[in-house]
Amino acid sequence: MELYKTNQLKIYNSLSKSKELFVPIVEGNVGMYVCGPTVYSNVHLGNVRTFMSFDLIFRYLKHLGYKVRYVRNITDAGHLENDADVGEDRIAKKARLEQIEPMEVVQRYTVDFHNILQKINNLPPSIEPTATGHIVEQIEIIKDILNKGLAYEINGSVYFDVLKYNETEHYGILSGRNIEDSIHNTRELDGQSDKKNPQDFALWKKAEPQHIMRWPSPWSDGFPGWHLECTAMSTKYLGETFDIHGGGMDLKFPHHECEIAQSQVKNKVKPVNYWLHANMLILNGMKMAKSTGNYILPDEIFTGDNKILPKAFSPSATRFFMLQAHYRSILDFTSAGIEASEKGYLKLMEAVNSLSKIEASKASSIDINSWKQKCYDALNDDFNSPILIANLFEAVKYVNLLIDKKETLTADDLQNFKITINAFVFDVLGLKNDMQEDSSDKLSGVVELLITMRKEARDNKDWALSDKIRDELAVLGIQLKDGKEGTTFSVN
RNA sequence: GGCGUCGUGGCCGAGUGGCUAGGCUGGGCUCUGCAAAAGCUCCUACAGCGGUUCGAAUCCGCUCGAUGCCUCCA
Repeated sequence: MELYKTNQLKIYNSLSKSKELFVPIVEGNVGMYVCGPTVYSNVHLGNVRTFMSFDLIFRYLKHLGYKVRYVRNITDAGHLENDADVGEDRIAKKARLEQIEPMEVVQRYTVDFHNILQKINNLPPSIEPTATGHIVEQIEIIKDILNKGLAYEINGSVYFDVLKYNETEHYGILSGRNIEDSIHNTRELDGQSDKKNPQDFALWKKAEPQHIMRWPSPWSDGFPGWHLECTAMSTKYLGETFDIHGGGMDLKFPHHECEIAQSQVKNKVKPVNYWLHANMLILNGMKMAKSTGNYILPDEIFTGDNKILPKAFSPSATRFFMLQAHYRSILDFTSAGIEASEKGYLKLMEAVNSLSKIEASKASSIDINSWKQKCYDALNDDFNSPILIANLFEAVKYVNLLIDKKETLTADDLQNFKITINAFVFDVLGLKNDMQEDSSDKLSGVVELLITMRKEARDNKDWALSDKIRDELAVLGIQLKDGKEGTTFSVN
């Protein structure tokens, strides 16, 4: 029987601001849409955190036995530099600066994006559609909204009429805003605008003559507004109403608010049942920003080539660091923080590697099922990975006690224990075992030989020789561990 | 200015109206030839001030502080 039938998954819904029992529209199936990156520069660590958070959610839903269709777009056009009629999207701007074709920019940073997410061990989404591949769909939606009288055309551009929409619907339902407030509090924007009201947002923008990325439409040669692509693609692949929509906290307003408005007008139904928002990653207590230099790229962490960290940290250690915080909490990336996480991660992996050393007994002194239930309870409570990890460290202690024969498990319980640990560590948390790669048979044969020689030296009280073996192996990154049942080793 | 979020022990980070988070670090003990590893154990907590309550770090109010959005942003 599928696990979802016995697990009560609760999800925090940004729309209701409360945890709700998760019930998908179609039993056993989940449709999930997550706003992807704008591919105009390298992904930074904050992006990675968001996508990793939704990777955890994707993985757990799959683990529970759901058939998940996970759609995450690539924004490769139509993303306005700002909303004040500058008339140039950021992809095109970057292309001009670098003297290359816009699609070359898109290609370069899409590849970078995929590389980083692969290193961090994110699963690829089920569908990864691009904005430029869905221009036709977007134009159709604009036509529909125009026909319904909730958009207007001015000088070849089309804008969504937020005030009119607000007469019958609540624009601000997700972000907790009232349109009346924002009318009085909108800051002055530079440049002139065709918009009737500052709150209105672009559905279609007429391209200036020098603008390279352009498509024909009934209104002008131009490009779609940013908010529209997500509506077009989520509707196309997941339906008019789907289960989960995710994205970074900063997209709540205006992006997701605009999506809701567009969908409500087009389809007359609420587009999403559960809105999920991942919180921000900050660096040394401050917002990450290129302009201030408070900034680090994922690859700079993996290579150690940066001014913030004393050494390199593996993608797995980085992932583990981020999983130790809940996805809805702000996470502060610091050198001390990731160093502590790396040690914990290595400790966890060492325990996983030691599972094979446990021998079964006739009786169990540990209640594995109740421990296992605590792991599920953690994730069922709005994907609480920090609590899951705390429970996994409980398991680490069990592993060490079992190896020392201070606790016992029956063969069945032991099997259950191993399967559960592996499932949570590798399938759900998506960690990779950095400690396994070097443990080839040949290497372990050599180390075992040295361990035997050291034991002989110790038996002869030749401490100089035994310490020499131990210390020089340590220099090579091989640590010897003397236990009651003899000496074992681990490779770093 | 408006709308939010948050303020937990040396650090990072969970959580709950009364009962252990967990990791890292530091101290002690056991084990050990010595160490390491492992196990056991200890320490300074819930920004401040009021209020609700038998009882609040957990609910409410105010103050202070941090941070996000309001303009592209994961």
